[in-house]
Amino acid sequence: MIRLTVQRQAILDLINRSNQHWDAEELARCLGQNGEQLGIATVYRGLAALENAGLIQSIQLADKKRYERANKGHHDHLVCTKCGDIKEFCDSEIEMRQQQVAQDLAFHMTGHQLLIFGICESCSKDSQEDKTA
Amino acid sequence: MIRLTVQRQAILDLINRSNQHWDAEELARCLGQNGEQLGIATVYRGLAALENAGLIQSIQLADKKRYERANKGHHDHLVCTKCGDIKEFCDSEIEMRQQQVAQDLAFHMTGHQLLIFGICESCSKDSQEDKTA
DNA sequence: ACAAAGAACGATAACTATTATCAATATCAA
DNA sequence: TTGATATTGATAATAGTTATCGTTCTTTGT
Ligand SMILES: [Mn+2]
Ligand SMILES: [Mn+2]
Ligand SMILES: [Zn+2]
Ligand SMILES: [Zn+2]
Repeated sequence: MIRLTVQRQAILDLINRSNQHWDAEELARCLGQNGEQLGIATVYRGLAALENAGLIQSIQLADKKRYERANKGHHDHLVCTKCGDIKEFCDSEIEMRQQQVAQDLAFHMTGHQLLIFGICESCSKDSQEDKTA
Repeated sequence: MIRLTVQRQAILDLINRSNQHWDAEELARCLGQNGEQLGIATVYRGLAALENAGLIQSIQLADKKRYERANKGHHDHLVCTKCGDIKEFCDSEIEMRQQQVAQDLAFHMTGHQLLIFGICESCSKDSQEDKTA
């Protein structure tokens, strides 16, 4: 049973009322600006506790973990390697295939993470302009 | 054009004649035991250069990057969260779906990484024994 | 209500993987 | 050969995260 302290509630509220993928620093900075300053260690611990309780979810990128609302349900991500923008998708066929693959290999799947890397639409347009100019 | 120095060749050879997913430390340690000691920075730089040249490939796990032979072609991974064991698979349906998803979202995909987490067969058996005993 | 006992907090030290720096070598090219 | 360029290795620095520890809540039993 997670204890929802004022600090954890502040983290949870901020994540729940936004639609971003936050890292710990961003969260701490934003809370600080809102007059709810909390120690960076508390942020890390709070995030871990909240995720454990299923109140938020995360994705592990190459350098850092990013957290988001859990009330969207499961989905996977497209990450723009140029601007860092993150888009979301969920493909039930992919999800099913994963189950099948795991089963075939006698592997008891508990989770997965699919990241698609590339260039987002807006960054693609930027590149074209560069060439034209 | 990558320059295949003796150091880089040593790294490449070791990776090519094995079937593991190596991290930088493991590689450096193993090379050292084979009388081919090289600085850890050289290992990191060599790995990056070799990957750039397409001679090896890597997967980014939560904590560290792991490298493996490139001559197996692309595939994805099942990672046992108990023993760390890594199994491989490639599902063409999943691969195609990813292309489709990216296209639908006007996203120019350049790569992807799919990790399936869970408990491998051998660890599953271990757990059963624990309960029986 | 009161006094442990147990959690959580915040400051900060510690840790891990990786990259940056820089002087010394090695390799390439004219 | 000689100067330009690239690579190496030792080590400092960096980034994200976890561990430590004394302090400050909460909870629980009386
Ligand atoms: Mn998301
Ligand atoms: Mn592999
Ligand atoms: Zn972009
Ligand atoms: Zn296992």
